[in-house]
Amino acid sequence: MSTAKHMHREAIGVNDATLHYLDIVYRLTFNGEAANTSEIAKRLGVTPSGASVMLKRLSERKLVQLTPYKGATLTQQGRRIALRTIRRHRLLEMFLVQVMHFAWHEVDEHAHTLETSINDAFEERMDLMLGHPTRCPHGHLIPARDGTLPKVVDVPLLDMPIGTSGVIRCVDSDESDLLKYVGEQGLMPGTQFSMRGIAPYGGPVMVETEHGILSLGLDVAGIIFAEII
Amino acid sequence: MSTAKHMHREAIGVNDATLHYLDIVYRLTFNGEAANTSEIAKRLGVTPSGASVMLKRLSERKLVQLTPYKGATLTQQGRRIALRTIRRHRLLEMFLVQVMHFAWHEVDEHAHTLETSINDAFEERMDLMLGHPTRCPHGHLIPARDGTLPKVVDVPLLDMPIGTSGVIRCVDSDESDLLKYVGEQGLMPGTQFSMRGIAPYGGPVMVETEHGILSLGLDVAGIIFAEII
DNA sequence: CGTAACATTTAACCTCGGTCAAGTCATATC
DNA sequence: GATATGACTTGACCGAGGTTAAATGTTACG
Repeated sequence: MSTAKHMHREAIGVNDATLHYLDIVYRLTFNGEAANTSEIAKRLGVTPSGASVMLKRLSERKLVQLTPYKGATLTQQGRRIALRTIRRHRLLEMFLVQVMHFAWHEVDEHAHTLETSINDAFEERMDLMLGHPTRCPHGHLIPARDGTLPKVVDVPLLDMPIGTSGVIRCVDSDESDLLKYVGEQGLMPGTQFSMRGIAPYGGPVMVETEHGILSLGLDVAGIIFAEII
Repeated sequence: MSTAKHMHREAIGVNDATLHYLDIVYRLTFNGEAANTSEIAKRLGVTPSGASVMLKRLSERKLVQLTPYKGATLTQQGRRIALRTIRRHRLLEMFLVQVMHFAWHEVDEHAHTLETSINDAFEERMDLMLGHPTRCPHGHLIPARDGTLPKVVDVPLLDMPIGTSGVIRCVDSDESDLLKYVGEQGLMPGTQFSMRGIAPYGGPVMVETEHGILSLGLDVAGIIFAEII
């Protein structure tokens, strides 16, 4: 495939595979820890040996910082590229939902295959059509063109004191089924709610929305982040 | 790249390169003649030797019918796949123009890189949003999902008798600059005109539209096809 | 502390879609 | 009808991104 029209990629000679590796490493290192090989491999649907070799190549190209047997983090350069891909991914998700009316649980996989194919003009056009959105349909932040992220701190639902009210800002999962379920409960970015209680021993989390009181399993509650109001 | 979500591709295990070869072969054999290796190579930006090897592989996979030293045509199977890709290409062009407001001379290259990345759902959604269009922005016919093409015969502008009137139906070029120029003259599908004359010895073609009389070089006139009214 | 269990890397190999150089075929010309 | 010319194919090779099997590092645990 020609890369001549993909400025973002052409500038550094990056291809699909590289972009997907950087993307995964970015997400796995978001918490500050190095990403381990097997996890990367698993997410890419590749054997650990394959991932190991590829990571070594990426480290030779100064896109990741690799400590053998320990894990990988992104270099400055790698992070720049990853953020650009993530920007495209999230703009695409937004586009697929807002413009093409796909459901929010369908768009991740779609966006994934498209994120390495679109070019600068397409990216900018989406951004424009969507009014420069700052979050994707699930509430993840959309990096700016220059790789900067808005400074926002969403608080985990599970950390919210009982009695407080909030607005859902992010539902952090890429499992389509889970997202579908959560959406069906009316829990999406923008939904207002108040925290009613958390039962001990993995018991359900009780949350009140305009539709009534919901009791959520920890797996569900754990992916929800909110802004306290 | 995973192909699990690309039913059209997955069904037969086809990848980007294959799709692009079939696409080109389809276009080069549209006139009934076999496509020759060097032309295919040129259009794909590849050496003739590379194309030769690839064509052999495609013929082993029964996607093209290859007569060594003579040329290639598509098999039934190959044509089916090619038409599907072309459907996506033309729907994408339409989408890029109608929904994303790109100019008609910008969309071919865009559509080309996207045509192998989108999946069935995306294809169908575009089709729906666009109201099941039968032609792309340049007027080429959009094959149906099953590979059938509307039966329409556009007459070459150059074959139109002097004095006849018509509506432009297709501007058949993939050269961005040329399309841009033609568009600036107001000559696009839908434009009404009447034929004024063709000067001999490669002289210009005179055509009258609502904006006045235009004189067109043969290169320009040669890519215009119309319906006589 | 030695070792079992597991994660990671390396080695040898594969396929795909290319390249270049050399050889082969088809044809136009004299 | 021999031959020059250009199109086409073949052969040897390459790089990317994989695979499996074997080797090696790390860690937990009795």
